[in-house]
Amino acid sequence: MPRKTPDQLRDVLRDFRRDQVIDVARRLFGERGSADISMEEIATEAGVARSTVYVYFANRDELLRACLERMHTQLLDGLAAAWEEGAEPEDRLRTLFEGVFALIDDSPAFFRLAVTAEDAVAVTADAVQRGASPSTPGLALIGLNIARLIQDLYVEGVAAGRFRSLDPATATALIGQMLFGAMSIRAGDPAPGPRNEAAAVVCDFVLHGLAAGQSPH
Amino acid sequence: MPRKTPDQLRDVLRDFRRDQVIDVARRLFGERGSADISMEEIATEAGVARSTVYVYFANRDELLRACLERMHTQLLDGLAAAWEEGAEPEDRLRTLFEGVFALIDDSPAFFRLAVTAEDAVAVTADAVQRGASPSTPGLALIGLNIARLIQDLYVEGVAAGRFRSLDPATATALIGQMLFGAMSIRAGDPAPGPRNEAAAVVCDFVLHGLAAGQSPH
DNA sequence: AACGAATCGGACACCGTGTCCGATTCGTTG
DNA sequence: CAACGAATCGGACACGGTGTCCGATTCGTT
Repeated sequence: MPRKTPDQLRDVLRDFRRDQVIDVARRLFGERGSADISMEEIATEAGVARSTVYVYFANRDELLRACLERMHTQLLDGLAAAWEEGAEPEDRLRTLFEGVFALIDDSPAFFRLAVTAEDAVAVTADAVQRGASPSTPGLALIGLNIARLIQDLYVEGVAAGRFRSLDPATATALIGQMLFGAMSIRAGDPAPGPRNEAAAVVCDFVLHGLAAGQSPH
Repeated sequence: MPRKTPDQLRDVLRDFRRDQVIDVARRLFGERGSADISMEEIATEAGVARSTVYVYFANRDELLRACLERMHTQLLDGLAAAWEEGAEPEDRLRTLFEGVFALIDDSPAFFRLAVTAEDAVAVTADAVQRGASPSTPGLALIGLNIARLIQDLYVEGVAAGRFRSLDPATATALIGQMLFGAMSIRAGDPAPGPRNEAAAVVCDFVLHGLAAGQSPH
């Protein structure tokens, strides 16, 4: 957040307007596709002139990017809030799923849009391995940060003898894939079931897959 | 396939050109986003006038739809070819993963695009339950047909005592989500690992999750 | 009250879409 | 071979969205 403390009312207003544009854009992008929304519509809905939008964001793409970044921080904040309480790896996994599902439920269509944006889908464990340069422009961080959470959670579970021992990178990738798949399907589901329940089902399945004990050959 | 046998050379040519346009479009859509490709570029690349493209496809959207349908049939054909040999549920699951991965590797970026198209992501088991009307316009069928394969495979595995017994709809959804997640991540991976290996890893994980035997509470 | 930053709003050129139609190619048919 | 007709070409058109620019105006600041 490279932003000085806005002690001037002017700066506060500036930030407020910018945030408002992002909020409106996120909503509209989520309701219909990105292609069906004109800058004009966003501006009008946000109570701002079209030319003003271009003061804050150079492109339509940059506006979209800003929306995705907001989604990202929103997710991580929500996750961090509920993270500490359950130290058990199982509970943390459930927290992760529930947090992500909450985000999806908030604006389902927008998630689908986020997927299309390049590098958004880097939940690969390799990505974690080859050191996610924070300089990576923008969105890969979404996947990367979550991948870190998953990996920490997994190695902890293994250390506690609760999970079977796999290559951490592989395990992270598998959990990440399951998470991503569950997100995608839920985002596309016109009538998704209750959030806790859905999260619990997926979570249990993953835990089964990770459970210590010998496989049936 | 409501198409009469093309006994006239004229019809053959017509189909040939149409196919060529679809192939080119699929490639270009896959290389860059759909938004970055103009009809002009597709037409030129296919050796056809832009106005001619509009003879075959009313919209850009309809062209995209045709591309997705081709992807669909290509997948199902490839799957059907390797389906019979392994009667074991485990082998069929592996076949499924490998077939899908093959499709991804063929044109990775295009898959990401396919996800954005509405109703493409209906791998929900509920969808299978509430009877997939074949009249469903277009793309939901991708998910639905695969969901059917998965569900058949699963109930068979349960009957053979190889899988633990879950609600078939739930199990189908879980496997579908895993499949979808693995596809997505692989589609976004700039350097995906060897196909068999990747399929095997994911497949094993799913089998662990399905394995008969009591869970660790 | 005067200054200046931010906003407005309307103009502009540019590009892609989808439509249309006359000219032309090319397989077909007598 | 010649004439027909379907398909293609290619260039025109209107329309709408993008991104830029700039003078006029609002509004917080000093």
